[in-house]
Formats: sequence, structure tokens, C-alpha cells
Amino acid sequence: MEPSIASPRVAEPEVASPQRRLDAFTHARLWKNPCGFAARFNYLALRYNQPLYGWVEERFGLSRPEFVILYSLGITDGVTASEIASSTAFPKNTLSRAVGVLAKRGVVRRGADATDRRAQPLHLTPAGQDLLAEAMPRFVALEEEMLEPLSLIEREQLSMLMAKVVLGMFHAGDKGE
Amino acid sequence: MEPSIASPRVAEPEVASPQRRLDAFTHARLWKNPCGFAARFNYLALRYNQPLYGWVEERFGLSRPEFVILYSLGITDGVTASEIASSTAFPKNTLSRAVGVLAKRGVVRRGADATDRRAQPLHLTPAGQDLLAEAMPRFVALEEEMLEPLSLIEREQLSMLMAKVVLGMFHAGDKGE
DNA sequence: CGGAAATGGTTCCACAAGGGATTGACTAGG
DNA sequence: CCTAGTCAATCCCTTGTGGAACCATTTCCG
Repeated sequence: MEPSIASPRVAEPEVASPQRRLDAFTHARLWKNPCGFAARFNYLALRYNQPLYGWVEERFGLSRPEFVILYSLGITDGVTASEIASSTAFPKNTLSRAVGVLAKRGVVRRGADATDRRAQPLHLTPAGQDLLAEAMPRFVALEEEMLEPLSLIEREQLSMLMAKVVLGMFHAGDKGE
Repeated sequence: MEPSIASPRVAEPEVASPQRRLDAFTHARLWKNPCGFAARFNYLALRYNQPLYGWVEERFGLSRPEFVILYSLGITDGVTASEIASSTAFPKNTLSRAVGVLAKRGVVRRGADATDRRAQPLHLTPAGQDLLAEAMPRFVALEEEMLEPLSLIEREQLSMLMAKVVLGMFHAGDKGE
């Protein structure tokens, strides 16, 4: 039962000079791990979300699920709370609450679906668009910073490989399970 | 300010036939996103952790931070709570509580550091090792399943590229910030 | 049609999470 | 050798989270 991803050569030099025990442990978590791939994307997710949502919290006073709603609307305007819930795996009551907060702030507006009176398609207000416009560059910038060690070609490769994995999960999960 | 990762060709066919609105939205979140790379690893992290920690919860009655401690000890025995905290970004008090629970269950033992009586190096008990031994295959298997769409060569490539990104973050974060 | 099952959204409540202060142990400086 | 400052671990308390029950509307099916 070998690790499905071999520890790559690029990692080895680091092992030689661990500055502290902590570095050594973090290093072990990332490289000496039967689930190396999982450890790595979890690490990336952590190091990406932690600072960004921390900043969103202190800059706008918005919690993570609240901001996720804005972000979702930025991608697909008119999406409903349930859809965001299903897609992001936040529980729907959490999102319901969040929508309430956002509506009270005037950054989101609850619309009405013509064909289904239960559904509430959500829309960004101009204020919401402004807020999102201020926040997005940070998100883009940190991603850019993360990818900085890679050349353009490598980014393309990485993108393509991740795409394959994600699509696999997407199909397996949304339909199969 | 274009997306730093272009939407790869492999994704396009899917757009043509979205079975439901939800699929369409999830798809947009993954591919029509200025932070495509972030969206993808966040998606993978979600789809990986959700089922596994759900299973751990119902199988062993262990919360995520509790299991993370066991997992950490599996990788590096004798690591302390603080080190796990720093490395995984779980708050120390959460881990302290978790260690308490695990100790009470008899799966973890609080040792004593010879040179520093403040520190409590943690160790797996035989029961803890058994528990971990039962759980690990699930984690390995799901990772394997995720990587299944990739050939061995592609896995190597992905591993190498992720390694570059992670190492960049590792250095930037632990020392720079 | 009409009742049963399903679905979008909200409300209630128990509980765990994590920020902040506290204790106890080590280390450096007067 | 005592004091100030740091660090590991724990405790307390507020808050957000998310499971479950709950309405309103819609869809399914006899």
C-alpha cells in the first residue's frame, strides 16, 4: 500500500536542513504521508482561505458563508440559496441566515422566481457589486502569488491535470453517489 | 486581470449539456471563476474531507480535530499539541480539548519531554494504532479514487507541480509572513 | 382532481469551536 | 537569585454552526 503519489525529488533537499521541529513536522505531513495529494491540496486550501477570509472578516465584517454567497452571485447571478448550499456543502440554514444578513446590509436582494414562488433567486445590489469588486483582486492576487513558482506552461499542465481530477469527482459525486 | 489559469479544453464539452441548474452552477464555480485554481483545490478538499470525516465521526465518534491528532501522530509520533496546532492551523485550545478526549478514550498517551516539562509529546497507544490502521485505508482509497482518471505519468507530473506550489507557500508562509 | 411526497426556505436549539485570559514551567537579564 | 518575559497547555465564555423540526409551495401519481 504505497503512497499513490511518490515524494518528488524537489522536496528532498528541504529535509536536510529543517530549521525547527515544526518545520520538520509540517514537512513530514506534506511529504511523508500516505495521502500526499490530499495533504497538499488541503495545505493549499488552508493557506489560501485562512488569510483571505480573515481579511474579509476584518475589512467587511462578513463571515465566510456570507462572503461565499456574494462570490457565488458574482459568478452566476440569480442563483438560489439551495443551489449554493448543494454546490458548496454549506448547510442551508447557515446560508439562509447569511442571506438575511446580506439583505439587511443591502448588498444582496431576494428576487422572485416567476415559475416557482418558493424559490428566491438572489441578486447583487450595486453596493454588493462594489464590495465584491474591492475584494476580488485580493483573491486573484493570492492565487497568482501561489502559482508564481510555476512557468506558464507548467500552469497550463497543472490546470489540465486538476481539471481531470475535478471532473472525475464531479461526475462521480453529483450523479453516482 | 485575466484568470491566471485558463479554462482547459477538457472542461468545455461539459458545458454543452448541463443536466440541471445545480450542475450548471457548480460547473461555473469551477471553470468560469477568476480564481480557477483556488476553486479547484477547494472543491477537491471539500469532496475529499466531507465523506471521510463524516465516516470517521459515525464510525469512531471522533471529531475532525480529534482525528487529525491521531493522523498526525501516525506521521510523526511524539509531536506536541502546539506543533500540530501551528502546522494545521487548528487553534490550540481546540486541540487541547481533543487531546483530552483522546486520552480519556485511551487512544493517545501524554508523555513527558525530558528537557522541557511544559511540553507534552503525544504518543499513540496500541488501541490508537489499531484505530488509525482501520481508518487509513479509507483515506488512501479515496485519494486513489480521485487520482484514478490520471495515468501514472500524469500523477507524477501533478505531484511535481503541486510540490512546487506547496514549497513556495511553505517558505513564504512559515518564514516570510 | 386530491392526497402524499418532495423541495425551497426559515426557525429553534444544543453543542462544539475558538478568542482571550490564566496557570504553570522554562529562560534570560539585572 | 530573583524578576521579567516567553511559551506550552488549559479554562472560561461568547458565538457561530449545523442537525432537526417546521411552513409554504409544487410535483407526482393513483
